[in-house]
Amino acid sequence: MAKVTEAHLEARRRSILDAASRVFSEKGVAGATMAEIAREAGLSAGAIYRYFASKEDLARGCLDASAEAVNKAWLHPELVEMGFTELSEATFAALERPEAAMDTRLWLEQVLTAVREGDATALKEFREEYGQLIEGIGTLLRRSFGERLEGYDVHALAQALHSFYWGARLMHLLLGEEAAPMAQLKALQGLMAGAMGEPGAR
Amino acid sequence: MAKVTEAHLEARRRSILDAASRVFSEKGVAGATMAEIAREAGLSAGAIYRYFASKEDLARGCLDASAEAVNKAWLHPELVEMGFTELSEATFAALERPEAAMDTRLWLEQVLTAVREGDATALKEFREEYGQLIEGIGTLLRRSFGERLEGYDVHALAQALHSFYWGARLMHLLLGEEAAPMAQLKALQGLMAGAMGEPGAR
Amino acid sequence: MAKVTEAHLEARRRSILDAASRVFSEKGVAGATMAEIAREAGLSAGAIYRYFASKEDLARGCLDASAEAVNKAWLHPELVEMGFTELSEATFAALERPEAAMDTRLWLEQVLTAVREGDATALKEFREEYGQLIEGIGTLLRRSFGERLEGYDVHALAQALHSFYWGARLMHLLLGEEAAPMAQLKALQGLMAGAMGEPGAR
Amino acid sequence: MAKVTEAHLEARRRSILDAASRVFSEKGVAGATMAEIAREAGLSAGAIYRYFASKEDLARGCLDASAEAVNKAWLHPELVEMGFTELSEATFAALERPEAAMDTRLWLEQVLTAVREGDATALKEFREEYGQLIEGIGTLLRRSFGERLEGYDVHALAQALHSFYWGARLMHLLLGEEAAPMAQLKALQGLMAGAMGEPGAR
DNA sequence: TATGAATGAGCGTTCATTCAT
DNA sequence: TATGAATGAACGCTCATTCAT
Repeated sequence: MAKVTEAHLEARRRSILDAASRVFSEKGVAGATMAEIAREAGLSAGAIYRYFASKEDLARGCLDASAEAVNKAWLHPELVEMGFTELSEATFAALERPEAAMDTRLWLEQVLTAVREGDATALKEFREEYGQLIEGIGTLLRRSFGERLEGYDVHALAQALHSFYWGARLMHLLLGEEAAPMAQLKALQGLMAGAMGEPGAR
Repeated sequence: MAKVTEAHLEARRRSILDAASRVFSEKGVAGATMAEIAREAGLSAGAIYRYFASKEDLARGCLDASAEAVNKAWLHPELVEMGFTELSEATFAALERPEAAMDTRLWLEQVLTAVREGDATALKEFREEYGQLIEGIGTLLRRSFGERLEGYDVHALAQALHSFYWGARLMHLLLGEEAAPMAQLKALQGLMAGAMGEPGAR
Repeated sequence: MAKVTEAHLEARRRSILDAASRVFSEKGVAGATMAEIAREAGLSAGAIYRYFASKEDLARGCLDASAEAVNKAWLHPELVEMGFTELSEATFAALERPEAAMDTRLWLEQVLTAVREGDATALKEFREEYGQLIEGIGTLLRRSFGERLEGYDVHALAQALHSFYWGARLMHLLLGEEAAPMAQLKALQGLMAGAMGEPGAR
Repeated sequence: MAKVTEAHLEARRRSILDAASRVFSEKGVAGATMAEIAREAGLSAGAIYRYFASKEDLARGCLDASAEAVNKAWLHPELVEMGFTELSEATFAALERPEAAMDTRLWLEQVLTAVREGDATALKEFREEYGQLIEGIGTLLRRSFGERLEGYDVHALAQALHSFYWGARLMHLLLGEEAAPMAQLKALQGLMAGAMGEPGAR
């Protein structure tokens, strides 16, 4: 089976990551077995080790791979033509996707593991992304609300909105549609509109 | 061998649950070993099985036992002399307690397990408590803001605030003081004040 | 099965060591499996780990345990009432014991492993014992041959005799009785007698 | 794809054996992996199987290949112009070669494997070579010492000297220069000289 | 012929659970 | 009732071997 193209290899790698994400999110990293991941990926157990050095490495790979497109927009608001309200809605709309729950689970799983093990690297990475994210949210808030933010602590507000987002994801995971994340968002938008007036044109 | 009193037995049970909560929150349910829990509880490994049928059973027991005092106030606002703002602050202040992070971890751990295993009983229980909680938050909002809530979807707002709370707990767990939950709360309170004016006297 | 006496535990430990020595010498350390050692010891695989932390630890334990009685005499000739010739013969006679081949195998196995892995601790230990052994042999030579050793390099002679001993063990292992270690010893004694005259009274 | 010459194939075979000898002696047969041997030989793992049926077969091949040049002289003393003393010294001098330790390791490794597995063919072969070797040593002893050997058991003496040689190799492997094989040889030569007088002219 | 991806049996090790004491 | 030695089923991982290319 020699001389498989680079693309083939990369595709295999991805299919293993997909399978692993599925299984990790279903069973948890600790609860998942390499055998099951292999089965899910349509491979033998040993084959995975050509692509990932260990279960831990595979789990790390899943985390890296799960960076979602929407996240990107918040991290780099300058690349995006949307205002805060629009992007919020796009973000919450994405929670309705069927993979969203899986991603949430997987992310929680990973993040809990990092905390548990005091994985300094992972935590630092997370901290840095968090900082950028909060900054991105602040930028979008200012873009949309401008001077009406006067008197508000924009950084803390951005943090609060971010917390709200993850809380909503969590509740959506636990409660399903009952959590109604979009309705929650609308309620919060109502609050912001009441406090600052409708966001002006972007 | 004298008959051991019922109270004694119950105390043992509790001390095992405490030990297990500690270890589960530190290592995760899957990562914890019965031997470690036993050590933490000052017992032998075998002894635990007189009180809990299995590790799984013990984990379930921990979930039931983790209801926190502050929660009670939100569930039963009629028993409490506080307004929304005060109770929010008390609730967020409680996050500074050193055990808070442990409780957050444990709760996430448990709740993820329940989702994973599709544990219908646990999820139903959670759903019911959630409903009451949202109702309690709504009650407190109305108590504090009265008719100024006119035009707002109080239920969705209560859900959003609840999401925000759990999101803040999660970020506090991951980021420590950098998450500054109290500052986040203040930012949100500012928003609410802007939208509805200062909450009137309770 | 609680509260087993210390003596019981020690006996188990010994029986595991015996089983392991048997299997290691038969299959080599690398070729032996913990399962087989357990079976040989009449235990389950897991049980061994109460007594030894790992296969490697067990192997080390076997080496330590295999210090033979005869060796002691050479290390501490002052405790022994024998002359060189007598002790040599006792030592070579011990090679006829059925366990001798096993001990030889095990020792070679261990010593090769130490060299392979550059195990500095083990090698240092070996080096030290070697030094003492050579000194012991020298002492015995002087005791038996006295001034007739004049003109000989006693240290090198002791080393040569020691090499001869291990070479004879090795050949005995490979060839069985054909190696005739005792005949070899007699030949060498003949040489020494020829060179220095009969060893005087001790 | 042109037909590859027989010589080419044979050269490949040899280069694999060389690589395997290196790796086996470094890691032990059990500890070595086919992948490592292949890498060392500059081939892929699969390719080796065109030349050797299995790892075991490869190991056997190494044993056969390890006959050393010096050995030849002892096996066929009639082809050689040296006396016992000279050849002894040449043989011991060869131990200083850097590959000597490797050869010793490999030989021990192989020989232990043969004993372990009761490999009758290998042991018979060894036994036969041993017989010839002892005879060769005897021939050289007689050539050098002639009638001064009167009264000595030449066969046993040859065996003893052979044992001494392998013991010295073993100690040299374990102790490095501290073992001083040449000094040991001199000591033994001194003994022989003392017992029989200087070996006469060859 | 050579490659190297894939297989799959088997290893060392862990740990929830049992049960003789 | 408590102990902790023992069990034994998994698990993560390795590697000799195969075979499509």
